[in-house]
Amino acid sequence: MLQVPFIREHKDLVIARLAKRNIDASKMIDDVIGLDEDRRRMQTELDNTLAELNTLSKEIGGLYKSGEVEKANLLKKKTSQLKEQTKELNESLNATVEALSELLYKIPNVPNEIVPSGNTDEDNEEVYREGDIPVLHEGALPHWELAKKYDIIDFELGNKITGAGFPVYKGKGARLQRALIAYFLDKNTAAGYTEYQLPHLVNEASGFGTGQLPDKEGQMYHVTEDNLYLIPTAEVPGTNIFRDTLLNENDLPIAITGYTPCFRREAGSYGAHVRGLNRLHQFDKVEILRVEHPSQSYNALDGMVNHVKSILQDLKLPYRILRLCGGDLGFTSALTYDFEVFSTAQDRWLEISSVSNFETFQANRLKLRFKNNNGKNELAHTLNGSALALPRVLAGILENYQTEDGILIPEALQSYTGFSKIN
RNA sequence: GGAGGAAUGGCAGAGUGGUCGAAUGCGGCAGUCUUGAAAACUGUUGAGGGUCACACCUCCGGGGGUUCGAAUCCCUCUUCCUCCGCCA
Repeated sequence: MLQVPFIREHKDLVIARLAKRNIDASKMIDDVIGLDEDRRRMQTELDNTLAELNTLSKEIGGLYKSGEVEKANLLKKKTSQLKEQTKELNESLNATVEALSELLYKIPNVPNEIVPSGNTDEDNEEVYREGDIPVLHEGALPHWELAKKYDIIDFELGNKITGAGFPVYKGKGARLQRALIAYFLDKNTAAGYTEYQLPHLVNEASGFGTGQLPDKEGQMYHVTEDNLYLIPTAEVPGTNIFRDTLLNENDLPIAITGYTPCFRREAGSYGAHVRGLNRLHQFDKVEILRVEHPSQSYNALDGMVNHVKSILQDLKLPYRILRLCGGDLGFTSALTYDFEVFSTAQDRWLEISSVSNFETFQANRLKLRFKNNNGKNELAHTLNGSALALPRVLAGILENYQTEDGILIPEALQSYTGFSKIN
């Protein structure tokens, strides 16, 4: 959620930057400013009425004490009028506040200056590429075929137990998953991230805090009996650690990492691009998350990008980094870098990490602030990224490391898997 | 799941209808003293809205109600504690 004072003071900039997302926000911005003016006017009016009421109440108290009951009763009549007024004012104030909030929830974050304009993923800007794309042997297979051939992932079994998009990992496949999780967590903690184990279900307030609710409600599994939601990413419980929090400036930066399964309904997805591990309803992910001083958040973003790079270098997977264009940028993000691994057998790039700076957009909704060294409360910046999302990394490993007599395990993982080949 | 108790400022803890935004202690900050520190003493110390700054308004777990007036009374929800039951 954008900050109203910021909108008021940088109206033109906000509109110009939002245009990168191909939205004309001028009307919404004018409405925000107008509603905010209304809000403040009503608030002042209400405050004055309440002040009058408070004074009268004190007077009445005094009159009762000195036994002047008649005078007191006279004043009481006056208060009932004022009370009626406050009731009305309160109602219109609430209506205005609600209208303002609803509008604010609809406005996405202001893209950073360097975000390219554009509509779709075709307009994303490739900023880096590394790693050789292997030349595969004759008869190389896509990962879902490999999974079957070596009996390490059973998609049909998942269909039976739950439904499409809930694969069962078996034997070395399961062990490789566990190895990846352990390796990612070790790598992240070595880089200064504190490991957390977080709840996999969250309440309404948390879903709201990170912006999944009310808009993307249909993307989460909802446990109606208890009104809880299965997390679509560790970002939700992870970021909500800091909901309604006032930190000290020297608490910053905060860096945490956590492994969680992620559950996504993915309503509306279909076709070849959802085959195999490409798109699942349940998958595993290790997330990194930072709370930063506003002056440091872009350095931190670069740091996160470098960290994810080093993981992919360790795994020796061919990858590229994209700077997302305005049209592809997530609602809450100001700047996002996507990492994609090349899936050789499918001949396409698969997104395996998304690293974003949300600036104050999440913090504002969460009320995540810190007391700066001047004693003023300031919104912190939040950032997060995947390090990494498992299924597509697994797909990348299976496909890129396949040989005629088995799938090799990247060296960096061998101490975690306990084997060096799947065959 | 059943029975009972509780929720107040960073923490502890008073406060059961009116000068209570809230005593007191601890902690934090500033000062005096000291070469420096500790101790002692003095002062200061919640958040949000609003204002150039004041004024002013709101907030004593959340929501609603009674009253001229609520931290204090009523309803409701949530959380925590104790006991019983169940249980990885």
